[in-house]
Amino acid sequence: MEVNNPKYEHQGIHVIASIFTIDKGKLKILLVKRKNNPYQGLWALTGGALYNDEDLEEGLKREIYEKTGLENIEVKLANVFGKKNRSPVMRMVAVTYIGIIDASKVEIAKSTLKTSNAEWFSIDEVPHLAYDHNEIITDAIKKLKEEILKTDLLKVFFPNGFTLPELQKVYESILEKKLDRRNFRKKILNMDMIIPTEEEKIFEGKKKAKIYKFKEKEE
Amino acid sequence: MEVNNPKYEHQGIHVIASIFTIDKGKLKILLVKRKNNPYQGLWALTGGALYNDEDLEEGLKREIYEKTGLENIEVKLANVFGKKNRSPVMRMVAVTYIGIIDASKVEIAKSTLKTSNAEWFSIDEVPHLAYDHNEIITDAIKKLKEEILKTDLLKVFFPNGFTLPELQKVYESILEKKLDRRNFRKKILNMDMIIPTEEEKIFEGKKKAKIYKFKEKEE
DNA sequence: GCAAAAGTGTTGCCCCTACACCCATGT
DNA sequence: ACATGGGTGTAGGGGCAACACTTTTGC
Repeated sequence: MEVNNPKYEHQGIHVIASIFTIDKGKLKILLVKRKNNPYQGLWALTGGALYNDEDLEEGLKREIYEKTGLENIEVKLANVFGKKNRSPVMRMVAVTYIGIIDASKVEIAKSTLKTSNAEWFSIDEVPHLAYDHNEIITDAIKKLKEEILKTDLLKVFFPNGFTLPELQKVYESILEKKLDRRNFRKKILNMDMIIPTEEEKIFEGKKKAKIYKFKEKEE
Repeated sequence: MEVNNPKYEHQGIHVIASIFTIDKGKLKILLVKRKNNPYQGLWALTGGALYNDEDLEEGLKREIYEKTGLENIEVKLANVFGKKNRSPVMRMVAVTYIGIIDASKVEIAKSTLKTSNAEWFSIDEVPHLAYDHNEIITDAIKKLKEEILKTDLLKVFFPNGFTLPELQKVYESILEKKLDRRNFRKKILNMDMIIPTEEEKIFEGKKKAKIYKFKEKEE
């Protein structure tokens, strides 16, 4: 393999995260406004060019940190986007990830070296974005909906436990549909992902509800 | 983005295919022997560096053609491998695919510009390979097993129709386990993927079996 | 007539969906 | 007492796994 072969010189890898949260029952996604070219002034997903000395997730986490100040975000691989003209600067292949955080527990840097703003956008109000990021988000939302039905992604919202009605609200926000209370309980309890505690609390109603916790993951 | 930034200069994308076949009831994978460095003389999966003017699958198909002479192979995205040291030459991220063909219907080029040999290896006799290709194969086999249960990947074996016992043998070879005849028929017929014809033929036994065809895919 | 393969049905289990009533509490 | 939300059970459908006998035909 020849390092300077013009056929594959000037290629790079984008690592890109679709970071979601729930805000007042709405699924939102974190976007940053680009300070530099290409696509200066446009909103975009967090992410950027992978460095040579980083593994993929490592580079992604650095990019997330650099563009938002966020740390310790768990992400899951989503997809690959590699159309030959997806970047105007050079040939870039994007490896995309999804993540979800509790926006109320973190501070997002509004301005960084490379960004002039950062906002949570409702997923039905996403503007025209840099690169192919609109397409990446559409795919990421689909992945997110699948993922929450299989994994404990949503535990980030409940470090101190949760009631089932509380958890159900989050599921409903992401899936964008109402779920049957009885069926939801059965499904979740069957997933072997959460365990009841002895405590109870009041969520929205007047009646106490049992508090559950996500199981610690064993390796 | 600066094209010559040393932090992400000299990166590239590998497009890599795990191409399978079934030979005498055994799942086999196509490997080629590398003529050049790195990993000169080692066996490897088909694939190579993506060019700037190609989409991912396009580059993959060129690579498959260059290294085996094979054309018109349908592939499905499998995964991404991006550990920072996975290539000794420069920073490469691999986008991997799976495909399956009927080896008895094609001619594999034993020697090309870049390869000195090409062979089908039983998946339990795969030698130590170039790069991280052993790991890629392990993942690809898992993906293949999932994929044949959801798609019509196996139609390549039966351009002229097939009997159910015949198809079942192929499934059993790939899944590496025996299937119940009755359950297999029900499952396959329920998938809405195949249709019966009026013809019958003898497969292994003495009794005629009905011939089915894969449905043409409508878009 | 027997060996070898093709064809066929039923049952139980699990998961999913749909759906209605009682309970506890704060006002 | 009533409004609000928490908690519960049942029945039907679909997919999956387990399991045995009859049919055809070549020898």
